[in-house]
Amino acid sequence: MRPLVHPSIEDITVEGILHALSDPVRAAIYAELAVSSGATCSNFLKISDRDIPKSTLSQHFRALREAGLIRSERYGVEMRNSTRCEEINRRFPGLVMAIMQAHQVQAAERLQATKRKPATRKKAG
Amino acid sequence: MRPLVHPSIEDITVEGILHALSDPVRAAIYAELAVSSGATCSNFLKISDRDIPKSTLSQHFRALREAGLIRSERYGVEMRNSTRCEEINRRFPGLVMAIMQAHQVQAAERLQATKRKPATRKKAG
DNA sequence: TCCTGTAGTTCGTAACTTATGAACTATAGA
DNA sequence: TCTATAGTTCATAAGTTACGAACTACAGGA
Repeated sequence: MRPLVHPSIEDITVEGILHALSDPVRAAIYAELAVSSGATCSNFLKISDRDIPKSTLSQHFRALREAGLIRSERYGVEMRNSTRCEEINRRFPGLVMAIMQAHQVQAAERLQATKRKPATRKKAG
Repeated sequence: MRPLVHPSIEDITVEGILHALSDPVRAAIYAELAVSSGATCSNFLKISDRDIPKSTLSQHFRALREAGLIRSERYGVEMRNSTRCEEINRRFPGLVMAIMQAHQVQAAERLQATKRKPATRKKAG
């Protein structure tokens, strides 16, 4: 098993951060880690009623880690993950916070929309 | 030729914005449009010493447009583009500004690095 | 030491996305 | 109409992502 890759702070790129957080599953994982540091990979096998296969989850964690957004450490059989938000915020002030806030705005809007018409799932046309 | 697609403000997603701006060419185009509204597609055939084929450019403009980041209008033979930053900022306050600022921080750092060792082009290892 | 269970990774491949040259449409002006 | 300019679309090659199956890694027994 190859060792975990954590880029040093100066190797983290804006492109990498945006790409990593442009995926809704990864954004949800990151948001959760921001409030519950130390969560493991398998804490996310279900994300908002959706089952995520563990191989897929593992890839998502790798993407977040290699973008520099999270730090993963092995404790016995499991991996504890935490965000690197302080470091990143020092280098790119306000970036990650603005992204997470925007995701929250959108989540709140979607919740409202679901309340208004519960049984419909809309498709872009 | 199919008509230009501009999503309405409520159909713009955070994922879409992040994905669109996670590409360095598109981020550069957007940054330039933010200061010089009305620029055309072929104003960008060269981006920081790199030649971009016009079919590729056309796709990048489409990506920005369909993510809701820019508005394109035909004037005679050319397309004038402008950002939709005010609308977006109303819905996702601070998001686009934070991203552009982060891109600027990174560009400034890269300029510094180039000055220090001019002939080297580094590769991630 | 071996067995079993749990946590996560890697591999192979199918599905999707992106980049680009060639051929096209659209418009302006002579 | 002819020519030039601006941009789009198409076909396809190259790259990326998702996920099941098979794997590694570790802990706690027996």
